[in-house]
Amino acid sequence: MSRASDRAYGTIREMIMSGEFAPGDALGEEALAERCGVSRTPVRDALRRLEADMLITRTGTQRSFVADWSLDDIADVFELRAMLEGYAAQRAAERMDDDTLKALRACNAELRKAVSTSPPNVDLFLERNREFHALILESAASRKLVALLASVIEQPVVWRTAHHYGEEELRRSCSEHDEVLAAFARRDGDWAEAIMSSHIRRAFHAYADAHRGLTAIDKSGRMRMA
Amino acid sequence: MSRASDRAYGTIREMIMSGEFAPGDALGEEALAERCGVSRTPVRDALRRLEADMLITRTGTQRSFVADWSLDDIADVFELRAMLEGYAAQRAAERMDDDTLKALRACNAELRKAVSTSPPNVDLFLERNREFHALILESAASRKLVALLASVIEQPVVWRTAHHYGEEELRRSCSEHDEVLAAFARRDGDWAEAIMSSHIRRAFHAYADAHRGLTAIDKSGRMRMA
DNA sequence: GGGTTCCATATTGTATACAATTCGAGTCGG
DNA sequence: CCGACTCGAATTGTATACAATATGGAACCC
Repeated sequence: MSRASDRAYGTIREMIMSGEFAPGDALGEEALAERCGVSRTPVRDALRRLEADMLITRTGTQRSFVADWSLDDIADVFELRAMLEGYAAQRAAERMDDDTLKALRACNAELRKAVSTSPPNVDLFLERNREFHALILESAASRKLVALLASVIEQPVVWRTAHHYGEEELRRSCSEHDEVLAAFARRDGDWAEAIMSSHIRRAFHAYADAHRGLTAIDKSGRMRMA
Repeated sequence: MSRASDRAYGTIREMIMSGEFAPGDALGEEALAERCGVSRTPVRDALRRLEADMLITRTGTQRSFVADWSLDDIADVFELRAMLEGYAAQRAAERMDDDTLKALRACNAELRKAVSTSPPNVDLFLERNREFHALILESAASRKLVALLASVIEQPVVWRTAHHYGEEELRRSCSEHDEVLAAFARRDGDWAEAIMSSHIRRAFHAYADAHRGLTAIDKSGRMRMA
């Protein structure tokens, strides 16, 4: 898309992701426009996209605020992701061709490489991991599924805390990917669905455990994301 | 939201739904603005929303076209809807309170009333049916699920063809709703999920059968929506 | 003190003008 | 006849000005 609108989107998104804006903070169009060096018009576009991403919420009068997520909300998103990615894996298994399978194997090999160093290269891991899941999603061949998962997959919270994964968790992820590949090789949709769903669920609990250790949860059940 | 932007959204949506614009038609902002009696600014807002609804698609250079749906695409959407509504029903069953259950029973009673006349009052049926499913979705208490289902639930194709349901299908829908309610009354999440999922799947096949009888499918596998 | 009304201010909605880009027809050369 | 190129027309992107509306606090009444 266009330059200014994209820059606004990226800039605001980054500010939210990095925690520069805390959940609940008000986001005025004028202020954002100045901060991004563009006019309000592309900012409004960006805000619409960010709303779709659920990174911001809007009041009845269209005022924007940084979304805040309760632990329940986060669990919720992971649950949906587990379901949708499981479904994607099932469809992918039924449609898998040998070329894609080879590509997935290569991708997971690189994942292993990222983990084998010490300390592990987490950024590379995340990039390859994203690629792995993207390949599967593509193989699922469902336009709507792509749209749904896109809105669920890149959540701010998850993104920021992936760095807290331990080496053991990273390694286990690779093993689970292997099992997904085995299911693909046998075109076993149910197996692929089950293992993928469980893969995502484990990721959530790893996240929740790590996060519980790092941040306090106040009496209302909300946790600080910053 | 604001008046002009809403009017643009509603007007364009209606034009697509009614078939005034055929799938594949180009939608210029200027032309739409004039047709809606507003300027391009609110039209651009509306187009963004319609894109999220997947009622229109956009090229790499942001030109807009009325989306066209293959039979596979439609099957796809129903499959996702079956999964998501099944999940919603499961969560709803686990959280169901007596007041909501009573409201659902009343709602289904009205559904029956809409069917009992001859000819059946299809508009009333659709309205109450929407209410029934909305109540369940609300009880599921998942913000993200609401967002996902919203983008899947009101598809143009489905909406327009619901009128083709036969009296027998309408009656069966009520019975299936009864079974969902029975599952709710027992707080049996798995049962609720299974019956709801099957409810949606049956709706799809009823739609597909009715539609196959009414419209031709050309050699590319695409079907006319108008 | 608690609540209400009112108004200045801030914020969002819309229209319009203009810049940047894209599309496609027509042309030229092979 | 086909393909690459060019340029005018059409379309989208952005900035800005102004209108409409919401917000928050001060003044006010009970």
